[in-house]
Amino acid sequence: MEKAVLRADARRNRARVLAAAEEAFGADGLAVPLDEIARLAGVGAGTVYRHFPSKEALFQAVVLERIEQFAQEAQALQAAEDPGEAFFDYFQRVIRQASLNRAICEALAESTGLGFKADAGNDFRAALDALLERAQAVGAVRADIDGDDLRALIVGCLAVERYSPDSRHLVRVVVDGLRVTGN
Amino acid sequence: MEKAVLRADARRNRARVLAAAEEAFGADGLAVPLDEIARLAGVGAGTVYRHFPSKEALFQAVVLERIEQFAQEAQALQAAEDPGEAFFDYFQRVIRQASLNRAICEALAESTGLGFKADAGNDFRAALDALLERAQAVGAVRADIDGDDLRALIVGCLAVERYSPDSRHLVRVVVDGLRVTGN
DNA sequence: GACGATACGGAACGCCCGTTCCGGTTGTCA
DNA sequence: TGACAACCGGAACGGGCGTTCCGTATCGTC
Repeated sequence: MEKAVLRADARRNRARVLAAAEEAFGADGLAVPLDEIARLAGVGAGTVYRHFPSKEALFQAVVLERIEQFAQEAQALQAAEDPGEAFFDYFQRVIRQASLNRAICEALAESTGLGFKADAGNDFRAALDALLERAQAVGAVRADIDGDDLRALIVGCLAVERYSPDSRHLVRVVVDGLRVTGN
Repeated sequence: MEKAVLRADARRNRARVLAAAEEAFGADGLAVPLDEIARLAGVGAGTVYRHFPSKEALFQAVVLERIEQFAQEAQALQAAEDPGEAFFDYFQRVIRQASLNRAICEALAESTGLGFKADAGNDFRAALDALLERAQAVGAVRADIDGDDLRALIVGCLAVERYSPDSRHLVRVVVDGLRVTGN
């Protein structure tokens, strides 16, 4: 399926397209026209399609990278000595990072979005679940939520950030809500 | 500007368009094509434009009604004996109502959306601010947020509900977060 | 340096959708 | 009931955008 080795110019153009897409999608999300990405990359629209079967595929290629990063960061925290601290650090970090990148926001907001990016999406989900469970086990996080709930809350926090940027203290409201264990 | 009295068929068609728009926008938001609304109303596209200058204007006409309701409900609660209870009841009711109506969700999510619907938008905002301040005055709600923060949280809760419906307990997380007053 | 395969650019296609236009119809009022 | 204004339906217009196509240019190899 995959061409083993690309011609030099093809490899260069592919990289340019990816870089342009990363910037454009990151700033404006899927709404940015493909022609604009081609223009930013200094390339024709046809060239983009030589490397990616569709705009959607290009978008996912861009997002995939970051999701993998998220998954790795979460895995690195599994062994932390304080599960509560690890969980909340990660929770806030993900929101902060994602809120800087519209493409990530949109990818996370689609419940199906992370579904079929099988590898990275599953890794991310699994690592998040593990962090949550460990934090719940030591009583640092309320017990009445699960991984899906948590992802919903992340999406919600991203919506909050987009509605009123620079409001990190609003995420604290959610964090405090997650800490509540009584009742 | 406004025609004082419409012809009978015109009045009837206007009502049909509004009803169709309310249903269609409520279900799918601004994304629904105007032609579809016309079809649902049993009317030609031209007729819609006779009554509303643009699709956007029609959308706002639909939303306006509900926002006014919200404002009235909030005003009715100003005199409640328990400001904390009044606040949280209202907060959750707005989210529950809005989450059933995509049009309202989208209108609230646009920071500018409520801006120029001057009357109703301002009323709603003012009433919400008053409820919040009263609840904060008696220590029922943390003091480090203002009205804009609260609206951002509402938008966030709506995003949560859309991501994973039937999850009213997630709003509780936010509610509990708002209750936190220590530190 | 020449040849074949590979890749490129951007014009062209098809579709969707908001908006406008106009010939025909219907309500209103004398 | 007749005539005029108001109103209607839906075809047509225009712009945006994802995708495809193809003549041309470039790369890699002998």
